[in-house]
Amino acid sequence: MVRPGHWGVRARVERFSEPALLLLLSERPAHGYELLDALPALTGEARVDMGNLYRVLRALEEDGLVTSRWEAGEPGPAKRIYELTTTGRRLLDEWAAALRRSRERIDMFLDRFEGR
Amino acid sequence: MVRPGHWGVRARVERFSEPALLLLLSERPAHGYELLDALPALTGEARVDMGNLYRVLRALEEDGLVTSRWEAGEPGPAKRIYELTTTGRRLLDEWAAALRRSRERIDMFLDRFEGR
DNA sequence: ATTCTCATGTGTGTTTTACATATAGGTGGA
DNA sequence: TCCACCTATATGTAAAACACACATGAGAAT
Repeated sequence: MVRPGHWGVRARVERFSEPALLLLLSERPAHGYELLDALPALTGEARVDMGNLYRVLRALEEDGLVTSRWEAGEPGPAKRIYELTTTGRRLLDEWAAALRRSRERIDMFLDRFEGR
Repeated sequence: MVRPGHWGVRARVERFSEPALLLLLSERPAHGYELLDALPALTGEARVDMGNLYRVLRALEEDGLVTSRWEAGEPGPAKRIYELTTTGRRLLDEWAAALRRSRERIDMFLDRFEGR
């Protein structure tokens, strides 16, 4: 931490792109570029870094949370389609629970901030 | 990001110790060790690393967000007492606003997760 | 031909967090 | 007296998370 409060304060949730990816994939299988497009709607302003997105997707696959296959026969560049596994679905549930706890902590903070 | 989802999912807010410190100091001046003790109540399970805490405090001071003085005449080791400045108070306000936005994003995520 | 979008990736630096250790005053007990 | 322990402040460094830059290639449009 070089100079706290020096750059804009954003209060982002750590690794939020991970649950966001899992949630999108829980709705339907998709490829990376598609997810990159859909992520900002979920994460707010926070755009996900392209490079890191693909790394996260492969890491998720290594952990058996998603599976992938190359989409054949379509026009344009080849697409790697990702699909959520049941393990991945369980991790998404864990993230949701953790986010609820996180929200409670934020509420506590704001309540105390507002002087109650 | 080495292996996402491999360790416990905690959904922490980035640099949350910073607004927590500012909030505590907005209530009353305090020294580092005292803040270290009071922080877990604000941040939930997240304990703040001692070493980093003192670094954050000095960084906050460099930015003019807090001031410090050595407490004289007390028994025990010398204490450096920190106090919030008006600039620091403004940063706390910014953090509160950012945390409200963060909470909204979490709400949106959870709403979508719950299938609405 | 070259420019553009779609699509998947690697390389590397910066920021943030975690873990370990150092120093020192004071207290209580063997 | 020596030792363990608590208070208090601080540095060193590794690991994790994030940001920025660039590489590669298919296909479509100009």
